[in-house]
Amino acid sequence: MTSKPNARQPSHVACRDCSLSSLCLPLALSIKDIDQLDNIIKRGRPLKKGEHLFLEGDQFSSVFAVRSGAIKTYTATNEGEEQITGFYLPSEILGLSGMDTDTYPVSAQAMETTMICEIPFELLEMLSDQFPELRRHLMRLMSKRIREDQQMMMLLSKKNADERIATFLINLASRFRRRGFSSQSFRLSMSRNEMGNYLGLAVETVSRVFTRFQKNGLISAVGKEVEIRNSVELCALAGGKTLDPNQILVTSA
Amino acid sequence: MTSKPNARQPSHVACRDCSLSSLCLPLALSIKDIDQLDNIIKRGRPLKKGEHLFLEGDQFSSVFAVRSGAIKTYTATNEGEEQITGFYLPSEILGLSGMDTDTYPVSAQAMETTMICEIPFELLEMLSDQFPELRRHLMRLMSKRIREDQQMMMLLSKKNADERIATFLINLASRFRRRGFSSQSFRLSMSRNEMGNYLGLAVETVSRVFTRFQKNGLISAVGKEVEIRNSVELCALAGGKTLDPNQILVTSA
DNA sequence: CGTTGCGTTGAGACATTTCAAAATGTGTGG
DNA sequence: CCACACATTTTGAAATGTCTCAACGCAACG
Repeated sequence: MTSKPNARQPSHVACRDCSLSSLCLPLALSIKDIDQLDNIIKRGRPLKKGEHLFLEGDQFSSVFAVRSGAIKTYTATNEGEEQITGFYLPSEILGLSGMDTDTYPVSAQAMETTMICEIPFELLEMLSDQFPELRRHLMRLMSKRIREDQQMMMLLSKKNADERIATFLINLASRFRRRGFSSQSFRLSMSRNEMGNYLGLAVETVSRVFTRFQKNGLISAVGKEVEIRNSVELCALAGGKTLDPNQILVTSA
Repeated sequence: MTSKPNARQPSHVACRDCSLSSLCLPLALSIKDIDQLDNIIKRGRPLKKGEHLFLEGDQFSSVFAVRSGAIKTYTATNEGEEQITGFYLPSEILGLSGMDTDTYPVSAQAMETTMICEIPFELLEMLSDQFPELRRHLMRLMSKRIREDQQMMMLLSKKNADERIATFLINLASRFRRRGFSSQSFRLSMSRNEMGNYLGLAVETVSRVFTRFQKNGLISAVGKEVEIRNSVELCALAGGKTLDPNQILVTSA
């Protein structure tokens, strides 16, 4: 093991030395070009749990990459409640949905202590003009996001509570896996409330499904710690289409 | 009146002469550059109702602009039912969500006789390299789409049947309005079934809401013909956040 | 004139929400 | 380290909105 994904990283790590570079924006650039990206990236102090990265309505200026920790984005419903629109894990990019407006359409808040790389959009656009590959990567990111949102719409309009939560857990597992963490056992950074909010379910329903899943041996959960005990069943519940090939948890020898 | 938006257009209209150019891709280009876009655009024969523009899994090659008529996109759920992911009216662009994959993630089908402009993606990318404005416009399109999808997710997770249908009707009205059609009175190109499918409701529920809305004087509907009789109430039901400024139907003197 | 597709209407079933309360967890100041 | 306040999670019972199933009406069509 040359790198521990969960090790705390100093805030001044360069892109070229960042363990996430293969998952993050730099993947679009060749080694020597990465340094140019590196130069425009701002690395702020860590955000504490509950701190905001930006607020809905703030002047749009940057996109962000999560380095460690976790971020949620949310917007206010007509009745003033919060509606969570996404959870972001290390290496994931947020802020792109504000691109065509002058303000962010959502607020972004740290769910735990979180480190962030900030990329001023104007500079990113300039760099995009220079590197077609970076540009295409950005396009791909957005296109991927559109497809993911459509999966989410499918979940919200066709799936029942069990299927929603199974899908959510499998999705999280695969994202952890991709970053070198265990996909069998992990810690949720969001509360039951936030999970329910995101999935269009009442807190109580989330809780009930969790207990039911435990009774049926699908998972075991203590607080925010979750272990997937029967990934085959859980995937089946989630429905094949939500898994992409590298999400498949090893089931055969 | 110099142009009738609903007049049938010959299939060889150039972008520069198209009445939709101010809503469509060309808006990103200066007059003389439009001709370049024009050169790469393919204009096929009209699609008849039910014909497919592309199928889920087809090789991704082009994005499309609707010239007249209407298109729906859909994907298959795990159980093999169809899940409609969007409706496209004249001047709207579809196919962008396939950009980062080699195949289209959805199928696209004509809901009525429809004319299409096809833009080969490879050529569009080349043109993008040449015109930063076009590139930014494409980005904006995708970013807009992401925000719209998020509105949709909000609808699906927080709104009841009445609110969903009100939102849907107001949204359609505003889109018709933008293209110079009446926003008070229009013809739905989709069936009750398709509407319910899209909104995550059973057909019967759609039907019931329609009759209730008529009893309450919000709308009047005969088959697919809809007239909005109380746009204030309907907007209120839909919830302010789904309207952008130019969607506001005139209510004051 | 029967057939077919689509829309409407009614009655009962069902999943999830809502409301209420208890149980558990977490943080804070003494 | 304890005690207390407060937030989160869990559990139960009743309420509710939407779905499902079934029947019927209506228009288009061969």
